[in-house]
Amino acid sequence: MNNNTILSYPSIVCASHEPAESIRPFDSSSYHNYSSHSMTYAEYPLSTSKSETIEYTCWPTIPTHNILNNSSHTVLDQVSPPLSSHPTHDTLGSVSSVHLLQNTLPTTISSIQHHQPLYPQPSASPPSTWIGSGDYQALHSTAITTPPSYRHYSTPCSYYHPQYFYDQPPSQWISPASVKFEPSYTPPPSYIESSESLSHCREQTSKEEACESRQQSTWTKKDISPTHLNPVPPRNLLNGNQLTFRSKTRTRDKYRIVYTDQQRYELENEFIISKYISIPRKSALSLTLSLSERQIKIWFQNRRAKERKLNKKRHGPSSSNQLNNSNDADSRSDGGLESPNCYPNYT
DNA sequence: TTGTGTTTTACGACCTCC
DNA sequence: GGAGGTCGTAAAACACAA
Repeated sequence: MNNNTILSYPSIVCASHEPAESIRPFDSSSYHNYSSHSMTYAEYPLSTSKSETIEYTCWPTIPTHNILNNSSHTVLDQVSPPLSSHPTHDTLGSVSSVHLLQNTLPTTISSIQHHQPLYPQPSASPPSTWIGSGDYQALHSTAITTPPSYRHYSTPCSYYHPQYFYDQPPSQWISPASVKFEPSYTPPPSYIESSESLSHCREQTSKEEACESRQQSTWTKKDISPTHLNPVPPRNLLNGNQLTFRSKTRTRDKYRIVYTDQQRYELENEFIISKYISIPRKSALSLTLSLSERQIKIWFQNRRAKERKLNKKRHGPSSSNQLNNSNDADSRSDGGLESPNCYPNYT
């Protein structure tokens, strides 16, 4: 791997609902895997796993950017906001101005402060198909090397701190430098897919989703390598080629796919906003992330399970109901452990 | 390089709700 | 009956130690 040219989407780590002060500064100058940082997950006294380490280090406690709030690609729910007094994606949508900046400068990442451009783009030809035609972009410019072994959940990333999503980059950011792209670099494809693709998604029924999911299951890791940065899996590659693997609904070729950092980032953002995704939000995310609604539903289910598991580890098995203690805006939804029935508009 | 442990997708079973 | 919930689990993907 060409280590002076690789750009990557922000690392996706587990969402934390810790108080803001729990976000710890990260002092390593390395962008390599967590073992090469000055402080590894094992060194965090409260951490019991890699993912927990990330929770303490870098995940924002309030919703920051969310693709569905992008002004140039507004996806509006047609339902009233939940009655919860806490902000949710719906309630935040109308007021949130948090989004990434438009930038015509070369996009780079600070290897010191772990700022990664959300959607890095070559300075020469920003892809016009990006959502908002460039509304997403790096917040600042620095030199970058992305380690070949870096893993999404293990990269401490202050980039996720809310301040890095606001309109003014922190003054402490280091001076810009040019970024180099591999010749093979491919800009992220548009979130707004072709009409054909979108109509396909819209027409999906729940049963059809399974079919789509199976088709996506043939998407191999090669397709989403960091070099390619392609968050949109190819579709319809194996029509009718579903084979019995272990269960009837898994392909022989691929047991599961790996979501791109971009997809995971958006899903995590949505999860921070609400542990239970509404149907309109699910539909919107399905379109924007090129995932089936079933995949998004299952992702949220798995994410809630992960949250419960982490909270169990952290607080003990008997404290699974103490998750409302966190004081962030989302604590009402309680790590996914509050019944979705509390949301009148859930369905 | 290999073995091991962890995390991530995806599913089935079973449940509740409408 | 269909939706989505949790729970448990399989297997791929991944990190890391030896």
